[in-house]
Amino acid sequence: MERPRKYNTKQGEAVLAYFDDLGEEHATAAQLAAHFEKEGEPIGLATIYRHLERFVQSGALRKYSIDGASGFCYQRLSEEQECSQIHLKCEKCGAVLHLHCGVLESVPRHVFEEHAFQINPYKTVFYGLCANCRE
Amino acid sequence: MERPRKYNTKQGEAVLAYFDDLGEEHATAAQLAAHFEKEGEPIGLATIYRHLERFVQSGALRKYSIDGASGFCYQRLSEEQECSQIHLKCEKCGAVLHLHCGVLESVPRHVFEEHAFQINPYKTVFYGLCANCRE
DNA sequence: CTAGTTGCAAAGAGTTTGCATGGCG
DNA sequence: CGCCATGCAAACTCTTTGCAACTAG
Repeated sequence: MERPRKYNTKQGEAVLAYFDDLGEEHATAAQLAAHFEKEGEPIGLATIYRHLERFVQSGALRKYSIDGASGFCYQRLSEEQECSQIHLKCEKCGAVLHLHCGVLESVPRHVFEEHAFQINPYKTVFYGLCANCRE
Repeated sequence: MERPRKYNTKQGEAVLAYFDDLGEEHATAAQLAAHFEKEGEPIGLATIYRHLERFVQSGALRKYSIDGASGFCYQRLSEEQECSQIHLKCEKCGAVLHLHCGVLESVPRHVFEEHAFQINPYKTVFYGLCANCRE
């Protein structure tokens, strides 16, 4: 396990800045390394992994994997994504959709009242394919 | 479903039989290897991976990974699980509820038609607390 | 100056492939 | 018997760790 972050280094800031630019997109460690290399400011893979791990533990990033694919994906976590409603997550591109929809928002209440099942909105996610990835 | 498999071998049958016993539980390649070793009928890891891959392609198994964990998990797909309905799983007792409910069954279609998101019913599960565990 | 951080290289963990042998049909 | 399947080991991919050099505070 890594220690907490004490110093601000340009490498750490570059990693987080990259995810800020990505928005809801995800990236892999290898993609980060390739990006920084192309920018003329290469960062060692080990350093990238160390920063990713720290940001995951501090809550700034989320680490997950896509079915059938090898390697991990990392994605910036914004406060908006942490709210208590059910999300749709694309299994291919990793995007998390945040719908404001009366039908979906009524599902937890329906399930509770009619089926005596209390849904945990933090853990419940609809997996599938978003419009872009379905093509 | 087709079977790329030409011969019936005891190894292939043992792999599938193991998943039949598991029910909805998942297992990793390493767990299979350990299991067969303990049974006194060890199967090579490479052979296990080859069978897993075939069963995935024939539709008998599902391959996926768990967020943050390394390695793949495999799970038996039964006909019951292949129906296009979403399940409720209790986070406490692990029970999986198969509700026949018009509201829930209409959710995937609604999400697809109104939000252009194609839900994957194999992976999508509502997590929460069932009536018994809620008390 | 001191302790946290970096980068390289080497080690690990998990999965896939090459090849000679064994076994189903 | 002809092939496919098996098992071993080596190759691969992705991630983590050891360690000396470096640098932020």
